[in-house]
Amino acid sequence: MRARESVLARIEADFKAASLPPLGWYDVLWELVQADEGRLRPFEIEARTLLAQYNLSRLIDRLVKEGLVRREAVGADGRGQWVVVTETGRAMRERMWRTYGPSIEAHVGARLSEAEAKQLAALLAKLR
Amino acid sequence: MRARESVLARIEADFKAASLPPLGWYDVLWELVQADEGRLRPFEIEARTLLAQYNLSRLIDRLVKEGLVRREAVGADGRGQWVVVTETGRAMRERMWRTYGPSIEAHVGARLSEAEAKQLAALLAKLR
DNA sequence: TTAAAGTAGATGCATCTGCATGTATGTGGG
DNA sequence: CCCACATACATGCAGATGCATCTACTTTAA
Repeated sequence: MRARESVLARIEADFKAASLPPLGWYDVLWELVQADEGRLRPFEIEARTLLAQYNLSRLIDRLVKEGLVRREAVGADGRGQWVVVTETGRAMRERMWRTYGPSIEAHVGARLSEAEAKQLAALLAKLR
Repeated sequence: MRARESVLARIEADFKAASLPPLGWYDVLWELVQADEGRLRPFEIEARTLLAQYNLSRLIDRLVKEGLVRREAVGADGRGQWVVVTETGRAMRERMWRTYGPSIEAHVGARLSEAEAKQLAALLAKLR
C-alpha cells in the first residue's frame, strides 16, 4: 500500500507538471486503442480496468466531453453502446505515454533490476 | 496497481460486511495506539500514513465526531495540537482488527508463503 | 525588536467517488 | 406468448478528495 502510494504520487506529480489529464484516463484510452476497431463495450472496459460501473459511466462522460472518445449505439443489444476512441483520443494517449513511460522508468524501472521486476510481477500476480 | 485494487476490494468488502468504518481510519488509530501516551501531532500522523494534510485534517474531524479521538492543545507550540485516542477509539481499533487481521490473512497471507511474503516486502521497499 | 519567512493546521470550492436506485432492454421457463 | 428475473448503463445524493488559500503562531536575522 505504501509503495503504491509513493510511486503513484511521483507519477502523478510528473503528470501535473506536464499538464496532463488524470492518470486514470490513460488506462481506458489504452484498452480502447488495443481493442479491435478501437472500441469496447463499457462492461468490457470495466472488467479490464477494475473501474466500478458508476465510475466508468461518468469517466466516459468526461472523455466524451473532451472529445477523446465517442459513444455509438450497438445494433445487437439495445441496452448497450460502443465506446470508440477518436483520433484526438489516440493522440492524447500517445502524448500521455511520452510522460508516463519515462515516469514509470524513473520511479519503478530504475529501482529494480530486470530479474527483480519479474519477481515482483510474479508475486503480485498471486494476489489477484 | 491491479493487485492492490483486488486485495483492497476484498478487504473493504469484509469491512462492509462487518459494518465497520472506512479502512483508512484504522491506520490513524493504529499509529495513535502505538505512540507514546496514545497521542501524536497531526503532522506526525501525516508523515507516518502518507495522508495529505488537508485529508488528515478532515479525517480527524470525523474521528472526533465519532468520539474515537480528541484534540488537545499543546503547550509548547501554539500552532499545534495533540490528537489523542480515546478509550472508545482503542476499542474500535481492536474491533476493526478482529476483521482486518483475518481478512489480511485470507486475501494476502493465504496466497503467499512466508518466504514469498518477505521477498515481496523487500521488493516493494525498494519503491518507496 | 521587529519584519520577513516558515510551519501547523483549517477551509471554500470544484470535482470525484460510493451507494442505492432508476430506466431500458434482453432472456428463459412455464 | 409473457412475466419474472437478469443485464447494461445512468443518475441523485451524500460524503471524500485535490487544490489553493487562509489564519494563526514561531523562528530567523538584521
